[in-house]
Amino acid sequence: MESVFGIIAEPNRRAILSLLVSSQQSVGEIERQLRMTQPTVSKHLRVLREAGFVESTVDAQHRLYRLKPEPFQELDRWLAQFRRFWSAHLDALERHLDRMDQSTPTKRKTKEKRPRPKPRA
Amino acid sequence: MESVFGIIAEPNRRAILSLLVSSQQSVGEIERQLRMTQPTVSKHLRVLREAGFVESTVDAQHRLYRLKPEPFQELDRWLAQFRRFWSAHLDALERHLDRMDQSTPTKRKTKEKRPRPKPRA
DNA sequence: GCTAAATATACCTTGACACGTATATGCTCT
DNA sequence: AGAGCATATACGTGTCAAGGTATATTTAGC
Repeated sequence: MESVFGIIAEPNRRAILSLLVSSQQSVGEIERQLRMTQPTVSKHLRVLREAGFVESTVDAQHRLYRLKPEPFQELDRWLAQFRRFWSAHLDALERHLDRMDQSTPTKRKTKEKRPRPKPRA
Repeated sequence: MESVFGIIAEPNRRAILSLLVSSQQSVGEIERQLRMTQPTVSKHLRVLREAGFVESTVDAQHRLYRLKPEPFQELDRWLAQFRRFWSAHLDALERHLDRMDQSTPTKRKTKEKRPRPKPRA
């Protein structure tokens, strides 16, 4: 496995990661919400933990899992080299930034300054 | 396979995609630069093409492959839900935008307006 | 039309990995 | 200490995908 790309290739693992966005969860909670068997959840969590996607803390006999940022950064860095290729990339980025300022959507007048990639011949 | 995540899980495919960032390439050129056998290249290109990562045009008996944006957008959208988790995300985004205006680095005074995600407890 | 180059496909083998069932470990509470 | 819950691990099994070798297909140039 070893690569972050391989890790997120598995749909159940992506489901777990998405679930953990809202808040940290115990194994049992994940199991119930995602309708997976307990060993399946534990094994995926192990893979995710060893790859640095999640970390866990012990709460009595429960373990609470939560996201860690680094692998996502790595994915983002890889993706960065392709950003110039999606035509709407600036708009998407703007929309994304604006979504992140959930208040006062930034009026951005710099739009024209960013050259559109020319449609390749 | 079917999912974009599965597609990019394969290292040789990622190498091909990265190679195509610079410019479109023929199968033979890819083969030589990446030291893969020709059938391997062709098969990966087929997978990439069917997943929409690349498209090809015919140039005599050569086929020229180039990137297509959509799957990368999809990856980016998925990744977006995790952006709040990497601490330097705003700076990285800014740096990225600035890199993309390779001229006239946009002076962005909106920095304070974007709240840092609070470090989770 | 024939030959050679470029690319695609077929078939086979092999290895990785995801799942299920069973079991081990560890913690809590009485 | 013993019972019971939460989580982890072991083991066996099936599937799928990647690579290699061989071959088919297409095109150019003569």
